[in-house]
Amino acid sequence: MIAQGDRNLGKTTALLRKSSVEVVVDELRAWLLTGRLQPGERLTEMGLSAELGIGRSTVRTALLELEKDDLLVRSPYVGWAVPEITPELISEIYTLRGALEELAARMVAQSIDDAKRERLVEAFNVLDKAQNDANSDRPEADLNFHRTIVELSGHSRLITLYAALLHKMEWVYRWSENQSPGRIHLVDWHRPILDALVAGNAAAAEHAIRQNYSSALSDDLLDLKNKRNGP
Amino acid sequence: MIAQGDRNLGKTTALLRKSSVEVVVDELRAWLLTGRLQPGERLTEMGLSAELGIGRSTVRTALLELEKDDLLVRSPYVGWAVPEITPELISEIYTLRGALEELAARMVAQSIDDAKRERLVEAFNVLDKAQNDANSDRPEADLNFHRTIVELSGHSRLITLYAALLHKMEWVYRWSENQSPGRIHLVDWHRPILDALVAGNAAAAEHAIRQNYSSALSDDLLDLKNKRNGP
DNA sequence: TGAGAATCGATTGTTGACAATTAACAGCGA
DNA sequence: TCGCTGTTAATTGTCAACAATCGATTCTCA
Repeated sequence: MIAQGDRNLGKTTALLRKSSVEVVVDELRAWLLTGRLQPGERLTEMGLSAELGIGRSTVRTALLELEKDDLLVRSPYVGWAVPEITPELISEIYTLRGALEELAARMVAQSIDDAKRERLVEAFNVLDKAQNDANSDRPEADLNFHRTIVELSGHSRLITLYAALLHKMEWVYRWSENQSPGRIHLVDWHRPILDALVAGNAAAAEHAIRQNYSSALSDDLLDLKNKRNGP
Repeated sequence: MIAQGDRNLGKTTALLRKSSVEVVVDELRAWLLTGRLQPGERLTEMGLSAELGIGRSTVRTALLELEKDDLLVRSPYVGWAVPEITPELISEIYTLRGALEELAARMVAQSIDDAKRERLVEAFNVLDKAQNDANSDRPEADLNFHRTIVELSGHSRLITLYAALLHKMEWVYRWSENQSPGRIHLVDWHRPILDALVAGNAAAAEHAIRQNYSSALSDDLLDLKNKRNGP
């Protein structure tokens, strides 16, 4: 159960306070990311309401929000379920992500300045370090690098849209990482992106992004296939 | 007020029946598209509930859905409002739309066949005819051509995402059209897209799409600027 | 025995009431 | 007069009860 006090910690400003709906959304997202909810698992509004100690309408609103991000699927009058992870899903997420990142990269390259260069290099260094550190959170470092590019674009709608997609991406990412922890995403894949952005070369940045997600996609698909045919 | 019977027309299958929330969503969208709701206008859940004769919670759910598409904005504990139309908004919508359409065009070009060629040509002909007919619904014809490309991609998530963006696009489009009805979007802009797609040339299709929305964007921005400085 | 209809439990869809929060306003004091 | 404070009306946030619907199970009848 979620303690009521959890959402009343920051009383100073309205921005810090979370609504009950947000609390539930975050909680369920965490359940998905940590694997507490598995693909195919069923959920009921009543059950969650009782388990979380929060009104069913509030839970319902949270579920509707997660549905928008494709993190849950709804069957009217039947219930909710965690979606399955399929090759089609992975393909679609990667291509969509790629299209959005290409746009972001173009915009960043065209508006590059020292402040943006600094943030990009910083994010890249985190990624570089995470690559050689077994204890690090590699998914987080990877996703953070890409998120940085999108945020530096300054395109508010793109940022919002990408954030929603990122939730789904992270879920798939961590699920894959659990299935085969040793999998390696080369840092080398990211260096051309950084170089092109820092140089302000929009076309090169776009090309590097496409190269990056194409490789990652085929890598992930191959991995998923092996896992299915294997043990 | 919305008659209760409105949502019970199609009883044959569950797919045809609309929930009350969907009815309200469609109704409010229509209000936006027809200009019954103007940019900057305020809305209250209570008021809409009374006006539509539908429970406030249902209205609220509908408003939350429209908020997801950026068709309405919410201020917690204060109310709802129709967003303003700004140059930044138009820029963002066009670039986002462009990024999604580029992806769609690539996929269509790579998977082109006779059935798809036929649907593309058909959509183009409607557009062509609408261009020379003053009584036609030009926004619809234009948007339909682009929507056709996206749907032919077969990318389910892309289609969903684009549909949401399309609502916002159509709203801006029709608003602009009302502001300056004589504005012309040349059919010639669309022909290179059709040609490249039919030929299965992904790179050319991508280029044509970008050309198209870049031109349309600068055209719209110039138009908006003139209207503001004008009368 | 088997196919179709009727029933039933479970779950979501919808609603109105109550609680929490906000913004505006009036009143007060310096 | 200006700025602060408490009050208040209005609005959303949250909740639990009732209605509608679905899927499975049972019952009926040929």
